[in-house]
Order: sequence, then structure tokens, then C-alpha cells
Amino acid sequence: MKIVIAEKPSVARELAKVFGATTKKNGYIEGKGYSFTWAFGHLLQLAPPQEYGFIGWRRQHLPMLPKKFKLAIRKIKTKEGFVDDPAVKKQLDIIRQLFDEATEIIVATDAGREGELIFRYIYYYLKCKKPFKRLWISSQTDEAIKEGFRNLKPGTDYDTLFNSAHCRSESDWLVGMNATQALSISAGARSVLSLGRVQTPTLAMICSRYLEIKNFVPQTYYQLSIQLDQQGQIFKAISVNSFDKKEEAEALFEKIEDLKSGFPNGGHILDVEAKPRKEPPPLLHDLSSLQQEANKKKGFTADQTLSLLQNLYESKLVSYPRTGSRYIGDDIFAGIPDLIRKVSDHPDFGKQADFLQTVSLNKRSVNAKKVTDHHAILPTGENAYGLSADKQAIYDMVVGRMLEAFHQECVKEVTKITVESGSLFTANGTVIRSAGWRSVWNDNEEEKKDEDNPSLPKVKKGELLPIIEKQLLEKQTKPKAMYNEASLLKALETSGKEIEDEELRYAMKDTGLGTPATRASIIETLITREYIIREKRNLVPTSKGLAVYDVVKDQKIAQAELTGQWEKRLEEIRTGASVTDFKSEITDYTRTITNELLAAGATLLDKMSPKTESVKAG
DNA sequence: GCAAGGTC
Repeated sequence: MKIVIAEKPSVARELAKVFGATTKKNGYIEGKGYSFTWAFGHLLQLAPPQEYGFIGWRRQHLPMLPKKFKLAIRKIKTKEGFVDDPAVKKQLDIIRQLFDEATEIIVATDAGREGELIFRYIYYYLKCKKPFKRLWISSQTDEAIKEGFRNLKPGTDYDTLFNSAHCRSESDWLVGMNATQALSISAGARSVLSLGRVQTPTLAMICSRYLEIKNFVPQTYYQLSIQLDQQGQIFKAISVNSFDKKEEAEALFEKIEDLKSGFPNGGHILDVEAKPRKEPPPLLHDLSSLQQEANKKKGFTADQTLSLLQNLYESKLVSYPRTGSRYIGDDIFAGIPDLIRKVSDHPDFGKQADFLQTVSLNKRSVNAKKVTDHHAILPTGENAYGLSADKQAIYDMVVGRMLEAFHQECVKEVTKITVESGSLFTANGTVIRSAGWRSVWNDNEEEKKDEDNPSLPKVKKGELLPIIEKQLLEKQTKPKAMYNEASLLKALETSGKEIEDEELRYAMKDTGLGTPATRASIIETLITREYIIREKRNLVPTSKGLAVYDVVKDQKIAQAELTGQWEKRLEEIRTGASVTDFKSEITDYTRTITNELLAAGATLLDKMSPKTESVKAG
């Protein structure tokens, strides 16, 4: 019997289907000489400190540097505390039995670093010694799967990939566990003060933005505004320059030749510029962009959106949700017309679905090279009925985005009129000529700048128009907005792009901080630790969060660059570089940060404002 | 009690 092991049940089912294996057994599918089984993501994790004898949180244990890491079954939280997840235990037993009977093991976990780790941890935990082959495919179509099985690779081809995954895993444990205990212990251990490669830079981003806003000093500046009349159609123009000094603005204000000052036609039209502007449709959704849309439109948290989406996925209504790709391959594209046809009876989208069947589809989201482990999120075409309001809302965002992505571009006409009257003024207007993809949601929620006119009257260069009103505007510069879940997710995705060091920036070019699958839980962790709170839609640091930030802000653990450095080294390991070098670097770093935090944490209590900590202390 | 990673 040949055993195929996938990362998750949906993939195992897909593979079994291609082979025509149909006998459903407990925990696997059998047929045609194969058994298709699965994991549920990581079944095993690095064992916690107490399993190496580090019982309790004690200064003398630090840094904890296990000689050899152990693996432990994934835990779930119950009333009695953390226990082995029974579902995981059961699945491991099934896998063990299948491996025992196997004549051949075929690894079909996702084609990437973590997919490799998921399998290897199982394999080593079960002490399996049989050789294995690797299925390596980047598309889940029948043809790609068949081709992949014709081209199975020797399992050992991926040993270096496993090495890099293993290093990632152990390094996160070493740095995270030690830094967390060091800070907690030295701060008096009243509560858990967690730190980690991903959560701490995320906290730092939220805190530094908050402080930037808090310390922001608004600057007053002045602008001039005039209203012109073109045969009864009124439009507004704003001075090209803004002024720091009021006197300067007042001097030019006096020079405006408006009606009240005795000028019947004081607005000289210097120039009229009308340009079409084309907006291509947005790309299909990946998890992050969908979480952002759901947060903006519905106020859902990243975590809520992920769980609603997981639910839709388990009901087979949408494709795999934790994807980082916003593209599909040509094979999937071939099925899009069918999917669009099925939307025809949708109450909101039916009309646009009908329209799309009459035109050729936009292929902006079609690019097989940009499909990684999973393609962009799509509906499956199964009938969706009786969904809860929240689930329906998410489902509609998936369907709506599909229609948008394959729709036509939106064509706007942007007009700019330049007026002279003592000084220069411009009037801007935007008119949608052809809504294209924007007709799907029809909510045209483009932020309108307040100086924008919805539409401008026909005006010709050289014309003279009456100025019916003039105003001196006193304005203030505004700080950046506080992070909310949508803007934070975006910032996590792009955090690598702001790194100055070119190599580190390159190392993070397709990762950012965290992964699509983990970002929602990072936000939740920071909330559980009482580092941040949700205030309306904003994520605001607490005094505890700010105090932790203050201790670590200049340390490497608070910088996105740390991930960049690791990614660079891990990629080198994947291509064959020494593992021992990296490991000893991480050990050194663990020692350093542990000692620094053991010393620094003592100052942390002073930094917390009285209202959070001393109340509890009293 | 603690990381980050994956998923039901």
C-alpha cells in the first residue's frame, strides 16, 4: 500500500479524487492501491520548557538552551488546563498505522518550508525510518497533480528545506521563550510579558505610531478659496499655495477681484485640462486583503473574518482561505465564466454577472507565476443559502470581488481648471465616464477631498468669470491616523519594504511580518497580553504595552529587520549553507537578549502608569 | 504562564 500524506483533509480529498480512490476510512481515503491521509496543519510542536527540566519561571534557568529539542502533541485549552488535542492524537495513531503498513510514503504537504516541517515532525516523532518521496506542485488542478505524481522527487532533495524550517522553529522558541521569561521575571512576574520575533515588532509599530500622534504638534496654515459662477453653475477653486503666515495670505486675499470689491469678471481662466484616468479593477482577494475590506466595510476583526471564512471553506462554499496570492492560473481561469454564470440570480450582483457574460474578461488577476501554494480566494460555485448575516457578508465580498476583478476598468475624467485672480487657484473635478468594475458594489466610496467638485461646468481657456465669494481658510496639519486592523494588516504585509538595508529588504520581499495564516492571531495575542486594546476601530496601546515598548524599542527583537536577517540566513540554509553557524548565532543572540532583559525589566514597573499596575499591586 | 507556525 502506498501512503500519501497531505497537510489538510481538503488536499487529501482532492488527490484521492484524481486517483479515483473513493473508499472513505477513518482518517484516510483508500483506493487504487493508495491510502490518502492528512494532518491538520502542525500536529506537533516543540515541547515547552518544563519538558527539559525548566520547571517554573526562574532566573537561574535562563537562558534555556535545550541540547536537543523534543516534540510534543499539539495542545488544546480545557477547564483542566492544556491537554493533548484528542483529535490530533487520533490522527497521529492513524498515520502511524498507515506508515507501518506502507510500501511507499509520498509526502504531499504544501510545497513550502512549513509544509516540509509539518511532515518531518510527524515522521521523526513516529520514529519512522522508511524512505519517502516528495510531491511538489504549485497548482491543484487534475493535470498538475498527475504530472506531479509522475515526477515524484526523492525525499532527501528537501533535507535542506527541512533544515531551514527546523531552524526557524527552534530559533523562534529560543528567542521567544527566553525573552518572555527574562522580561516577566525581571519586571516582577506579576503577569506574562511576552516577546517574540513577530509580536514585538508589531507592538512597536502600534506604539510608535501612537506616540507620534500623541506628540504631534499641529501647524496652522492658510489657504484662499473662491467661488466662481459660470452661468448659474457655481464651482470652487482653492489657492495653489498655502501660507504659514496669516499676513501673507491676507495680502493676497485683498487682491482677489471678487464682485464685492467691484470686479464683475475678476476670475481669469488661465488653463483647462481634462484628462481621462483609467483605474484597472482590483486583484482578487487573498486573506489579508479580504480581512482589510471586511474591517473597513463591516468592522470585523481579522480574527472574525478568518473564522467566518474558515467556516465557509468547511461548507465548501469558498476556496482555501489562508492564501497569500491574489492570482489564479489559466486552469482556474477557464472555470471563471461558469462561476460568474452562477451569480446571475444574486439579488445584488445578478445584473453585473449578466453583463460580464457579454464581454471578454479582464485577465489582470490571471498569472500562474504569482500563484504560490494556493491561489486567490474564489467562490466554489456551490449553492449558498441560509447563511448567517455575517457569513453572507463575507461570502458576498468574495463573490463581489470576483466580479470586480474580471470586470472592465473604470474610466474617470479628471478636470483641472486654473484661475488667476491676484494669485493662482485651481478647481478639480472628477466625473466617472464609465463605471466598469466600480458598478459591482456601486458605493463609490472614494475619499473625496473637500476641495473637490463633483463635476465642473464647461469653461474655456481665456474666459473671465465673476467671483461671487472669497474666503480665507484657516487650516491645521493633521497627524497620521492611528492603526486599525485594516491598516495594521497592510503594514505587516509591507513592513519589509521600509527596511533600508537592501539585502534584508530583499529577504523579506514576499513575506513581511508573520504570514497570512498567523496575522489575525498576532493581533489577538497582543490584546490577550493587555498590550493593546480595541477602541472603536482603532488599535491603541495600553500603558503596559507602552512600558514594554519603552524597554525593548531599541533592541533587535522590536525591529522587523530581525525577520529580514533570519529570512536571509534561512534561505542560505535552504541552498546548502551550514546549519551550525546559524544555530550558534541564535544561541549567542539568545544569551545577549536574555541578559539585557533581565537587567532592563526592573525599570519597567516605574514606566507603567499607576492606574494599570499599582491598583493590582495594592 | 511563555514563540511562531499551521489548521479543524
